[in-house]
Amino acid sequence: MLSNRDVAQVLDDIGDMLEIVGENLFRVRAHHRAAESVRSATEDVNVLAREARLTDLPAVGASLAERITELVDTGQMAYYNDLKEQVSPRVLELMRVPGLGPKKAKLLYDELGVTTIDELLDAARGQRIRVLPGMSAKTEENIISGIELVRTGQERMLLSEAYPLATRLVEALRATASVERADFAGSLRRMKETIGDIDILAASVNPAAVTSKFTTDPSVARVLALGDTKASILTTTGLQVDLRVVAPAEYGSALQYFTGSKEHNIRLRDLAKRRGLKINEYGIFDVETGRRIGGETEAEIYAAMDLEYMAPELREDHGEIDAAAARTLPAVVTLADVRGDLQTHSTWSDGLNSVQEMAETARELGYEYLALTDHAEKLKIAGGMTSADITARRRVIDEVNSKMSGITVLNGVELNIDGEGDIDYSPAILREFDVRLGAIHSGFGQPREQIMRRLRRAMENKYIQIIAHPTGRIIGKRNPYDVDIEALLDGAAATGTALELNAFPNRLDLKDDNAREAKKRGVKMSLGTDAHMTTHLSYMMYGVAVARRAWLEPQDIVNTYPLKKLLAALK
DNA sequence: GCCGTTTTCGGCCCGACTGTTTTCAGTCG
Repeated sequence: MLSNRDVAQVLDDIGDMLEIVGENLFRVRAHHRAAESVRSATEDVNVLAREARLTDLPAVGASLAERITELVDTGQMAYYNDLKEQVSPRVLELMRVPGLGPKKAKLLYDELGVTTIDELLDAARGQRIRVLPGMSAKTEENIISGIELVRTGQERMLLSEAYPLATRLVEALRATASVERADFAGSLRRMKETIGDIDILAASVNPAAVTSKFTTDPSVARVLALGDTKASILTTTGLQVDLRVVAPAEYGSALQYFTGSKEHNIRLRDLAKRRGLKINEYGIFDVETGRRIGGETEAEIYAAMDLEYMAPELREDHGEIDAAAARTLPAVVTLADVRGDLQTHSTWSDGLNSVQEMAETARELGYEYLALTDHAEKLKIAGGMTSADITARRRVIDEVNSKMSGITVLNGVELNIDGEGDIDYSPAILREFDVRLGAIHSGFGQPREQIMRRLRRAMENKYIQIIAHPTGRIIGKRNPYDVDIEALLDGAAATGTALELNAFPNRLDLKDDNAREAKKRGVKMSLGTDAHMTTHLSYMMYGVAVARRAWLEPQDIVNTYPLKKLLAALK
């Protein structure tokens, strides 16, 4: 069965192939927009096709609905197959090299028979490209360095890898005399779970001084480009960072533009146009008079459009512009709203720090409480607690609580949901805990029915208050087990079980769109870092980012509540 | 190919850079 992702990939491929054969560019774009719509849809494309509701998806009209239905029904799409007769999928591969678009990729394929990136590299090194029309020795150089870039920066990096580096680079710029303002922009500012490259924006009246300072930062391995207003570097850790320097008066419009998302900006400009306004990276203008209305700050842009200011995390064209116009944007949660961490581990299972050390760090972070949710007995690999361990740890927790003020350590546990959906311990032991998580740690390859039976039984279990990392995915390493998200969310709503937003950077599970769907059903969520050492406690910001992208407000998240209210809210 | 408070036809975000262009095509974000 095809997933939304698979269908989206086919649509993207069709878009690329149409571009290669020289089709109308708006038709090309329509396919890419539909691909994104399918990819980010919360409903299963198979269900939508069966119920003839595909056209409910934005950017999917009658024509694409019919072709998508054919694809999910038969696994084939005649239109796609015909295109593949005309355009080799190999050409699409070549287009992944920066600098190679549809025209050049096709030319290389047609004239030189280049079908892989390896062959492309050989052709460039063998100086066989320069003889083609519009190509030169310079083109060959660009292709070679483009391939290098594709290979080094192939994988998108985790938000947690990009964020600290970008923060440091921005702070270095802000400390530079000629810099008036500096921020990172792009997907990093929107706090997406993975980042392609890092975009930084600065305001200065002396831009050349800024770019030259930037390219001499100690973290620079290679300068990819250096001009008066733009520079690109490759860091020693292999990340690409682009800097753009603008005039102070244009800073807000540039920041808005470079923060994106592309889809958000398209929607915004479309709306501007219909109101007789024009937005570009230099400001917002009245089309008729040409008068500049604003652009020094982002707030000016949105205000001139009569829109509420939108946090960067919301700018995905997922309804935020309509909500901003209607003044119904959510007051999204902030890190400061979080009063405690609800998934952490200590030396009593597989953590690296003691109860005392974890409590001290939690207090430094300004928390009111910290749930120590060490693994339960059955998870032997993680040093799960025996009943004797539980008693002993309880004494330690009581002692820490009695001598430390300003923080309450909660006696928690991460129970293991076994292959049948059962959990550890007798009711007598279970009742002792203040906070009880349930999680799947095995059987990731089981069929959907079995996974869902386990999850359903766990949610129906009166002792399990929170399902931890509900889909089990590890970004870049492991796909989620076969969860029926709709059924999971419905089950959580029906049983009053909270779902975790696991903040560990390679988990981020639930992910943003699922969490947003959960909120719509009234499901409460719980932020936990899954910290296995004190330094992990600071990962909370990444979980908050997911919550913000999911439009969650403090009342949707149980650990924004004061302690008493938290304990009352948990099942 | 999609879509509608200008429109069911005729638009569709918009600007910059690169390279080889003698006035512009291709690519990118």
